[in-house]
Amino acid sequence: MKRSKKILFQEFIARKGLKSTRQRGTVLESFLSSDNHMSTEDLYLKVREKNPNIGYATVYRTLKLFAEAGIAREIHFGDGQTRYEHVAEGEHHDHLICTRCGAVTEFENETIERLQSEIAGQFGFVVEKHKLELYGICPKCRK
Amino acid sequence: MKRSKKILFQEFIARKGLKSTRQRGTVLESFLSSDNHMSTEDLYLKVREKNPNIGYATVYRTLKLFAEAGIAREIHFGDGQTRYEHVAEGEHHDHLICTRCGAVTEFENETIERLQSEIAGQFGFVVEKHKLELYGICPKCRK
DNA sequence: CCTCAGTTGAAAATGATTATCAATTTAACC
DNA sequence: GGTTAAATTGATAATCATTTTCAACTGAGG
Repeated sequence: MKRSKKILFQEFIARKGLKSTRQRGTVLESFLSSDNHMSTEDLYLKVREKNPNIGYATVYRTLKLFAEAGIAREIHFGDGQTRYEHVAEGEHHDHLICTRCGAVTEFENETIERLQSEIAGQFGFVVEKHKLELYGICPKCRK
Repeated sequence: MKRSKKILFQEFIARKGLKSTRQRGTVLESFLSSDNHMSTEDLYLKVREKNPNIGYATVYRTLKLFAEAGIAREIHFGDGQTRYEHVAEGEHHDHLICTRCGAVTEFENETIERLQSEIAGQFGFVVEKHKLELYGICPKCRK
């Protein structure tokens, strides 16, 4: 699975006529071995541990490539930071976000997905993607 | 109804020990008479038409007050701009966003709302608010 | 009126992200 | 292997939205 992401990225690189570089490899490894929903800054720090010479700009650029290649997805919560999450082919999930501690839980619900297409259809829309975020207090913080 | 928003804001101002100023009045009028989902910049331009002396910072500050007072709500679509929408007491709606022309349609669906609380409950969460955005192509753009 | 805390506008500061550009590296070809 | 053109990199400057700063101003109560 991790292997396949690497291969997917290689294929993307080849298809686009881009080049395979040491830096991109490092960023990819850091990304793949990291938690979901990492901010660009978090990733940058992780990358730095492996190679302190890699610059901020490279991390930004490379993460955008990952999104384009379909192995990562940009997400924006309320704060002014772009985060990236892992994309598991075909799978989609939504987020439960604790407003107290910031913990993010993922979930999936078939019924909601179906309702969404239905509603969109009523307006003549064809849904391409959606975003559903529930904000609240998580069990830990409620205690 | 527009009157009630003004009154709500007055009450908020009083409650917080803040002051009622000409500028705040101007911004409020511009906001109330404007379309939903205006960006701060749009509002700023509208405010300028009425009073070219009002600065950017004041518009920013005042819109935040509106959000605090509960008469406006911040929304963030993908672009890097904060927008504000009108809050009709007790009502909540979600967004259908055309990825081609940017048109925003609002909708409400009781079933989805209920499902959301249900799902959150399964994770032990208590939902405070949520955000649902469907991105797709609107009927006009599909023709 | 007077006073003072709250407000304002202009400009500087901030924080995240993007563009610039000279130096370097990759991939393909000879 | 050496050559070369195009892509990439890192440092830094630039940008964009938003916030802060601060001196001058103003509303509301005494």
